Amino acid sequence: MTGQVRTVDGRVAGRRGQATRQKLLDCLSEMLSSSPYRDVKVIDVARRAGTSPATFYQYFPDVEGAVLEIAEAMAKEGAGLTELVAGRSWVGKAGRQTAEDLVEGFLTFWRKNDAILRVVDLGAAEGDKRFYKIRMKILNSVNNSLADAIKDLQSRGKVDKEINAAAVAGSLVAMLASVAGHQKGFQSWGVKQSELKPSLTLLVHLGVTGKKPAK
Amino acid sequence: MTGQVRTVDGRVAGRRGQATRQKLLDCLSEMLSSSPYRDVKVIDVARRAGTSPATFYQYFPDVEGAVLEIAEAMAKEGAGLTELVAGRSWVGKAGRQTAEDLVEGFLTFWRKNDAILRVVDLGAAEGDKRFYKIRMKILNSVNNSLADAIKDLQSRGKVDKEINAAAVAGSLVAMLASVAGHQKGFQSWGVKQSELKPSLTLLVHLGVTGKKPAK
DNA sequence: CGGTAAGCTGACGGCATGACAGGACAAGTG
DNA sequence: CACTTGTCCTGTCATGCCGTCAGCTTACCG
Repeated sequence: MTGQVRTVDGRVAGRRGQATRQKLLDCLSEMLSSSPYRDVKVIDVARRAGTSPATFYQYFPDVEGAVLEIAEAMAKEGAGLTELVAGRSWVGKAGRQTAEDLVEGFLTFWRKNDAILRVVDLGAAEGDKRFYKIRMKILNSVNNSLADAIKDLQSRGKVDKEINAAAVAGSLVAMLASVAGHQKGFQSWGVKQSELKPSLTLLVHLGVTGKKPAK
Repeated sequence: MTGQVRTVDGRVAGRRGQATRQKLLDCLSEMLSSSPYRDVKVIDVARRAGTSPATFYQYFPDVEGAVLEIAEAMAKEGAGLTELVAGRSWVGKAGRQTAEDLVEGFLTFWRKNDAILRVVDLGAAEGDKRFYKIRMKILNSVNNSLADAIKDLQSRGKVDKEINAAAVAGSLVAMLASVAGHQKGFQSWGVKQSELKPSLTLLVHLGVTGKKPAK
């Protein structure tokens, strides 16, 4: 329980304050979508929100702090990605469908939140634990479910026991995240969106089960 | 041939000038390793290089411009990654070795250049074509070779023809790049470095050939 | 209506940016 | 050795953003 929203100087934010705060977050979000992270300035965010820089600093310690806030909200939503994998079958036609749904859901989520996810990715890669934790929170939901699926298949003798479930699951999730983040990039390789999904589906299915998906 | 190195105002740089320029690039590199990209300031780079900000601006239009320079140099080196795949066998024991070498070489390269690669990745994800091109230059060398290998296997009937070679190769390369960039991150999932490589090797081999690698 | 706390902003010192002109320096020339 | 030439570096300056504070306005409550 975080309890109440507070300003930097300790006051509790009322209805109006929370609205302003939210507006700043929204404007920052838009800003991140339209200009490089490095060039996002407090003054621009404030201007766009129709307020002053001083107001921004009343609610957030700095740009990074506000970004963390946005990311946290997104992570909460992203935890729902678990359902794409948890409790689903990896056998036969159903297995193919599971892989397909996972890829589809993942790409959609990533595209929807690409701007903020870019920044989270950078922060995590730079070693910032706070960003790191958020990235984990999102990927973990899928990663753990995938690892469980692999372990389950292992216990039933359908997959080599010497395989490290967590490592394979993590690599697959990293693949999904990376491809999702550079979706546009694939076009330069002459790969269209529509061709990307089947390939990812194939790789995910192969990675989890060791076998090609059923038609 | 770019010909001569030039300053921002058009003069050709002599020996001393090039040394200063290089020193600035080196210091910027160190800076990127030790502090977040967003916080790297021209004045800090200049101070570290024992010179003044004005000197920096004589050789580079801004921080981004200098970063591009460093990235370009790295890309040249990275083009050598082709040799990890080109002309190598994907059959039997040799195939396993190919996958292993590819993973090893890739991870090593990435770790060596992680700071600059982070920035390139961000720039590319943000849609900056210049960064994009550099990222391509590095990944292309591996990607094309991988795609060729898959096509070759397809033509010999060893892999399904309906698979899109470029898409699969691209996804595998993206996976390698992403895992390499978040190597530390896997530790939080309880995955050690030593366990990561076999898993990646497995996935790469599976992706290319559709079969598990031979022991 | 007066008190209190929330909400906002103008203004300010500090620092980074980016441009310029001019000084320092090395190398070649007579 | 003085002089010239072209490279190289820096002092300085206008501009603009950062981050903070005091103080003003607004909303709520008894």
